[in-house]
Amino acid sequence: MLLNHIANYISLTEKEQKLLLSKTETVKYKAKTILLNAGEICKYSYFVNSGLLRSFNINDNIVEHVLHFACEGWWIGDMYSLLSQKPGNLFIEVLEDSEVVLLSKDNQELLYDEIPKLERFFRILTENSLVAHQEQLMDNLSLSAEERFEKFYKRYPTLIQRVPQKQIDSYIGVTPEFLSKMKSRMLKK
Amino acid sequence: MLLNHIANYISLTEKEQKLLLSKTETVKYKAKTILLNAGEICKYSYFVNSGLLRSFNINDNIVEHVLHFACEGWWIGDMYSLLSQKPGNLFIEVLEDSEVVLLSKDNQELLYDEIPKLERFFRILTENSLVAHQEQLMDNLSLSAEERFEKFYKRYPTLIQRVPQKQIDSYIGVTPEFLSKMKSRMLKK
DNA sequence: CAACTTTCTTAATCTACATTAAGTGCTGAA
DNA sequence: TTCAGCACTTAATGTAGATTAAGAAAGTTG
Repeated sequence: MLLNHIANYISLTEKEQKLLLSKTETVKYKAKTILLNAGEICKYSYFVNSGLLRSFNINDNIVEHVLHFACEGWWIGDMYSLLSQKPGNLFIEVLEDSEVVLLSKDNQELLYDEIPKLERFFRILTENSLVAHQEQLMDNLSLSAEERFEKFYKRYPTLIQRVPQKQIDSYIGVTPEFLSKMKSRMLKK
Repeated sequence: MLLNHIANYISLTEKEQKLLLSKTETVKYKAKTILLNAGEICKYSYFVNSGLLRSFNINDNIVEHVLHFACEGWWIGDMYSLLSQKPGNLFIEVLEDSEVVLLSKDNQELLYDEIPKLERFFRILTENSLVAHQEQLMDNLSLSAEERFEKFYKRYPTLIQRVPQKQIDSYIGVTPEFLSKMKSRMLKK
């Protein structure tokens, strides 16, 4: 869970670990719970101990677009809203019954001062996330829908089992009908 | 330049400012200089004092895709390669005669230890960049080419003047022909 | 379990954008 | 000054992927 995850990047003393945990809250949620609605201000970073969450927005009150899936060991949140403390336009939804660690923005900043090493931890985390986003941007510019699907399939084979197809097509940016067509095309090979 | 830019986020003592500058190198480049080739390992973060740079990749040795423009007061680099110290696939090119501050990865990490506040500075910088990338990802999923062009036009009006059109269409993800068509369509209104 | 809702599939048609091709204007080197 | 080369435009044609529609599976609820 959280401490193991952090230990991959920096080492904390036992005391620091306790302090950190005392500033978080661990909660279990049922599938389909909405943790954040568009228009609200995001108060927490969410770390997934177990289960599966997603963030998405809704376009013109009609079309959903998935920005991010987060399963065990991943963080999720509405970064824009969290940082600016303005209303965001992301929803955060629990897809499977999950255990989630909540870290409020205030506590996060408090921890930066108490345990400066955490500043490094989150910097590295953000850097890695940025690299992933840059790659995805370039992929969206240069790859076809079929290539994006294959890449997703190879990179997150477990997600394919766990997530409804309609959310995968919304993530890679095609309609359900087209994803369905691609799938049957690929199976014929 | 660099120190003013940093002062927007954290405050450094005079001594720290001097130390910081002593670990950087300021260089003037002519337009069309290539600072980094795909396949090379990125050694520096580049801060633009004046002028204009871009990062891009080349797909199958044919099609260019612009990831990022950087003018006065912006950073640029190949984040993936810089962090992993593996060969990247971005080019970095000088578009206008420019003055650029080079900060090597080694010196950057050295500075993190000497001036821990810088850790915060770069964390915030990376966070902001991440937010921008997330927005762009959602835009690519949900907006039409025309809407992306309008958005670019409103957000970076000065860039439109300074950058050849072919690089703008490569940035928003359309062919030069289509951008040309969109432009004339929009002028008719 | 039946009735309902939601997800997934198949197929016909449609459109935003790509591709190809040809032409215009500018810029810069010999 | 001329010619080669690059950036940009216009127009015809082509295609990846969207839209619409309708039925089949699967999940949900009383």
